Amino acid sequence: MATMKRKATINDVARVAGVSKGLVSFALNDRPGVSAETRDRILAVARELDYRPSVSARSLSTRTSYAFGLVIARDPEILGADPFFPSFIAGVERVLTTEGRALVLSVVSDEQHEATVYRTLAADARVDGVFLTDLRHDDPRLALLQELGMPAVTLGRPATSRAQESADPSLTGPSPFPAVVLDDTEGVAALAQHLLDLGHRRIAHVTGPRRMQHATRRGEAFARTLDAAGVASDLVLETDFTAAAGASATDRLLALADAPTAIVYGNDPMAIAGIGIAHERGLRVPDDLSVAGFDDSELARYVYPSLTSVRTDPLSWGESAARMLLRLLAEGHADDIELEPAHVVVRASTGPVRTRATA
Amino acid sequence: MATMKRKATINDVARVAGVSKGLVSFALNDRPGVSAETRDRILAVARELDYRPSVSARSLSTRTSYAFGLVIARDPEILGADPFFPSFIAGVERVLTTEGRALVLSVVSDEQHEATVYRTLAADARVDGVFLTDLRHDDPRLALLQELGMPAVTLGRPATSRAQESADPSLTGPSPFPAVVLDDTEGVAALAQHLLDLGHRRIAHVTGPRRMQHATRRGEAFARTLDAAGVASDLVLETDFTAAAGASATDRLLALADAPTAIVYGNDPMAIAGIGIAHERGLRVPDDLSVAGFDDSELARYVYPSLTSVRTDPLSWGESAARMLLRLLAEGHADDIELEPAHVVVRASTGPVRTRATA
DNA sequence: GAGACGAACTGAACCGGTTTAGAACGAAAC
DNA sequence: GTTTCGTTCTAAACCGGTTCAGTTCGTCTC
Repeated sequence: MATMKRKATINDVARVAGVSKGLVSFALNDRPGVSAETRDRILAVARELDYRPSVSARSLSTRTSYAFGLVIARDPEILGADPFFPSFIAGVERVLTTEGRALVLSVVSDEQHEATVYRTLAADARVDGVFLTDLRHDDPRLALLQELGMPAVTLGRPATSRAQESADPSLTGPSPFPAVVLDDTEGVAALAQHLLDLGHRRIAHVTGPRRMQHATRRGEAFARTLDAAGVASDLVLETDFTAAAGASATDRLLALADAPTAIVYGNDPMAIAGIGIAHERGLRVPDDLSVAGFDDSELARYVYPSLTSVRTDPLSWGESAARMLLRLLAEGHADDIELEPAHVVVRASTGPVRTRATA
Repeated sequence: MATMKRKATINDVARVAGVSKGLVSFALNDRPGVSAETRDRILAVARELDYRPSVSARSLSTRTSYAFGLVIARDPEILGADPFFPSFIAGVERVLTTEGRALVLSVVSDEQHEATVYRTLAADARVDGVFLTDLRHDDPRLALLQELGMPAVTLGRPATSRAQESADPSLTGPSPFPAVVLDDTEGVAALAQHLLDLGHRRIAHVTGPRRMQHATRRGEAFARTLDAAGVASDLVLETDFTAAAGASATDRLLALADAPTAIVYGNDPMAIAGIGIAHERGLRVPDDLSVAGFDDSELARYVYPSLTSVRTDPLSWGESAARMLLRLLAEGHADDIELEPAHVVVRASTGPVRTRATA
């Protein structure tokens, strides 16, 4: 078209509708004090002019950015191997786009830098709230976000730590933020039981970083199940979630005098790397070694042998978290949500224990 | 502290420094018309008050959002398996955080929805520019972004298509946007040559979607190398980049009467799935079948057998793209950048061809 | 010494919304 | 018929920056 039409502003709508711009604002925001007739006229004009309120103008006067933030503190390498975040983000996005909000993403490699990012996000009022993932023990972000007055939703309910219990009573008690909870202990326990049922009595656990709550929570669920069966639960190796670490942990485990007959990993990439190491050492999976992962990434189904894993649903986790954050901002509070718990997906990488020929 | 100190505004700075707020603005933005002495005083006061300009206020008056956008149109499943984006984003972030800009991310599952997202981003002035990844043939986004007047940087130089050449001359010619180019044809050609050198004469190519420029570009480089050696280059299967598609393509290839002795895949997850299928069919890699991937994800080194792949550098791709977009906005134009080309990383999944025992 | 000029600075408009104080007006109350 | 009240609406302030027209003042020119 020849005439470059500028974006219509609230003034244009007011002029055409023959009212003051204040009234247009009222009408558009569904606030009382506007007659039904006038409201309809204003809405009609707005539609006619294809009016869309300016986000920046609105942000300035309401001190609201209409955006949510997600700060991920992980090494890009690990991030790339882990299918969780892309799916989680897709779920978040699915909700936000329909609500006219945007997602501001920050990837920082070290946790030191993390606080700066949150502070900047808050100081610049870039976001109205954030998603807190990868909860850590005594997570400094909880206090930081409270200090900044930044609304947040946590993925999983932060465990009250020893440190918090003994410290300032005002800090004790439930989390200051609502949580979207996806119980993964059930799935982990079921996985442990599955291995026990297969006859395994020497089972190792290659976990993620101990400072992450989900790592220890799963570790405990795992150990509990083994203990209940009278099986030792001491074979635990901590890693940083990289395939490299998974491989190295596997190497160490298989070099032991009483090497495990089954290894459970904190994520799928490590498990896949573990299978690789087993093969390299001439072991067959699952005949000589059972292997299981966590997250049930797409690849799990297609590696050889196909990988037993624990399935979570990051997509609906993202959806729920986004909806919860919206509710928190709209109503000032939100109740915790429990999602469908994780469950085991048994595939070919786990099988009955066999006494080694060489044993 | 007891006194809740509100954020300092430009008015506070002006008042304390004893000047008008206009002058403060000039001083802070390094514009002429401020004496050195006054400038120093203003800057000192600003630092003293811990003044940070309000992004929303600035956005409103400058019509600039100080944010860049990345719209990814991929199924979350594929996204999760593909290590490219997390690394790319980390690279982008590395540059943006030091520049006080944010990254607005959008994940859409279908390409239909894509245009809406770009239009919304533009209409709401959420971002000042965008990164264009996964360039397609006759990519509708190029025209769309031009129409929207949205600055952009492309990953890879868009190939001038047949359609464009024959159409409106104004559309022909070089891309309207600067590009960060990472030549992957060289690496693909080297990979093909590597397989030829190993004696393979029946080599298949499992590519990504044909509508993606990088898929066809690599396909051509691959075919050219085979053709030059007098080897047939007709074994090409198109997939959607999922491990599932990689597995199914492998199944079909290995069922052929004259099955390939080597298969090259468009990404690592497909290649890993391919190895799985080969194993399932009782073939050994690389003895019976050589396999190679693309992207050289972390996992490639740790699967069994370790995967020959082509290494790109998404992290520095992200850094360069971010810097280029900044320059484009600051100076109105930016020259294309050529990054270090991709190169083959030979591992254990490719080996000399062996005539099959059953052949 | 008058005029021109440039540097330093001020005041106000402006970006496009929201919000509040208060005006106008009709209806109900007494 | 006046007072009171509630509804509908307007005008203007406000959010916190940028920008532009114009004022002030010192210096240079002839």
